[in-house]
Amino acid sequence: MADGPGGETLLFLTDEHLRKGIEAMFFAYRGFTADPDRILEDYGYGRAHHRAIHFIHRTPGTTVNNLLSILGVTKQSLNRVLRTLIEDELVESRVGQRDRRERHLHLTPKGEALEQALSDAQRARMRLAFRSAGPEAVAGFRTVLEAMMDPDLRRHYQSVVERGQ
Amino acid sequence: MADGPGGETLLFLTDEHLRKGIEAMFFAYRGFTADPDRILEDYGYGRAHHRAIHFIHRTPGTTVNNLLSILGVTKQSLNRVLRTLIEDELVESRVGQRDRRERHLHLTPKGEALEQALSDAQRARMRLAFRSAGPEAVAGFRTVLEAMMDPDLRRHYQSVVERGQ
DNA sequence: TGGTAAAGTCAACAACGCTGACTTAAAAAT
DNA sequence: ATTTTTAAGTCAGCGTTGTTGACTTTACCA
Repeated sequence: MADGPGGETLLFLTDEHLRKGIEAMFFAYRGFTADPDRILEDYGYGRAHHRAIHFIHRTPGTTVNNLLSILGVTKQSLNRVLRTLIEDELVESRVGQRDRRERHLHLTPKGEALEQALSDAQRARMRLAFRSAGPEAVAGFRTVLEAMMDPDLRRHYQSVVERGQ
Repeated sequence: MADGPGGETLLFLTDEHLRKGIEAMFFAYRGFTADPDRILEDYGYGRAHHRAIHFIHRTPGTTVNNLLSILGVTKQSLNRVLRTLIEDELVESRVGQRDRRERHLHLTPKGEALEQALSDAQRARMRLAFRSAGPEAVAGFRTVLEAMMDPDLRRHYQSVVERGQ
């Protein structure tokens, strides 16, 4: 029996368990993105559009630089996506009041509508999964995922948690 | 207090909780892939190569068709990746004994070495996360992820679980 | 023998990452 | 007041990885 240094049984840390965790992440993430992907297809958008829409909805008025640090992509990559969203009138870019170099991003009503559709689909699946797993499993799910994040990204995640409570 | 139809408290199913679950998946998946991505860069490979290597390691001798159904990509997309792996002598393709149309895929020693490096990195992060979260959280994590999978994909995942036990 | 199945290929395209170089406008620093 | 830095945006080009469509080769099977 494999016991850790503290004397507790650490069977859940065997390579076999860790591999299962890895595959669980792989297959679950596929399910996680499947429903929004289908909706985005109709609009000719991809996941990058979804992510931008999601985080603009989450933090309305966010600056481009802030969005860049959350998404972890280059300015050029985000710009390509942002440009189409602004052209299609899903996102509005407002000149900053305090600092006129900044652009503050907001979803238009049309943008909010798509966000709602995407989010509804994703939450529906999450709701089924949460319901069938139960509250304790959900708590564990969140605990493990938080521990898996890079510290820098965890900051962004934490800020949502705090805002939500 | 929001109570469900069964009378139980379903506070963990509020939209706010579901949104947190969604963001947790997003940020955690980034962490999940970060370490292997760094290794792959040195080889000029991408995530598609990693996935192929992973599942060939998992089920040695798998056929191309089987790998296609696990990965959920087109033949043309997988072929591009598989060709470079075979050229680079990380993967070996053997003509089937029973059915000579089939090709059975195996990792070469060189392929196993890269798989090990990638897997070590990914398991190291998973191990830290699992350890800090504890066995109950890990069980919950797995339960929720399984419930999030598409049924078709869950089959592939389950087969690993059974193999491992 | 004729149909089907597994694998592989060619071509073209799209989404979305990247680097590098550069502009414009505005704030900040000297 | 001038210089430097910062925020945003753009152009060009490239790589990975997904797609569709069409087609070939080989082998199994009825």
